[in-house]
Amino acid sequence: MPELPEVETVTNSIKKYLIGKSFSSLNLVWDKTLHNFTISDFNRKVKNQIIINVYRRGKFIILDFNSCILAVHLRMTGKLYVKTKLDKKNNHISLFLKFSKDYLIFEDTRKFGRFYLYNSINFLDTRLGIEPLGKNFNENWLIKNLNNKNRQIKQLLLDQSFIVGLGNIYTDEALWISKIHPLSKSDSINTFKVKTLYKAIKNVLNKSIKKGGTTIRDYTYDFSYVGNYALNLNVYGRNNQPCNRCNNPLIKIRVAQRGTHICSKCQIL
DNA sequence: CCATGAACCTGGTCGC
DNA sequence: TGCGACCAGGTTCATG
Repeated sequence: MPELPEVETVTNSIKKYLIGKSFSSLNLVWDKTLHNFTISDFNRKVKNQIIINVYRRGKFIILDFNSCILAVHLRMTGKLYVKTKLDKKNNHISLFLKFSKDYLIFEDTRKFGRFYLYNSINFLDTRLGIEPLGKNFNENWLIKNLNNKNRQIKQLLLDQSFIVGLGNIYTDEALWISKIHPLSKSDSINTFKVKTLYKAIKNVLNKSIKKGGTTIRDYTYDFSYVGNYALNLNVYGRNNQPCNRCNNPLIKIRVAQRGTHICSKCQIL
């Protein structure tokens, strides 16, 4: 599920509740949710520590305690939200944290989501690629770094150690906009198309953030809020429907083991 | 260096 | 209705 715009939306929605607060307890329901630490580590390092900042790095939500950070990855179905009461009937809550009189709840149907405890953001920074909405990401960066490699462009865009935040939806959308076939080798795409791709990536992400992200099925966050960028999708989930540019029916293929939506007329290999 | 397939999980949908 | 097959917004690890 969540890609950069959705993670950004979730981060902003919980930030206002958490800054300046501290957690008094962590209740663990699905043990594997804590990836690299235990409850006693939490009690020693995080409990009663003030949250000084909440921000997004790649697809991680970072809770910054100054002396350490908690990083949350929602993976496919994770939801992170603040609530005053616990819903006892909800079978999908993996863990919850108590702060003041409220709860920070992590709900995750497929149980892939994880919490990580690190001393600082450093560890993640060395493993994560460039932020597409950051200052260092520009046309020349993309031209140079696509030329450096001989990879399938879709697979490369999904690689979080190369560029962060893009997932299956926004990769398909950005490639359609720039008329690039997802199997194109990164070093064989002409400069004009790479420049278009650069703009498309930023555009698609920024527009989606403005709409609160993309909601598929009944995925929601921040209480009942639903992002409505889905209305703007040009290819994702639209196989057999006409291409918005040329009317040719869109098709679905398999690239890097992911369902991939393209217009076979606009996106030529 | 690069590509592929399996694994981690649950639930929804589609065809028979 | 029931059942099996397949699919899902992500990442990691092992294997050619």
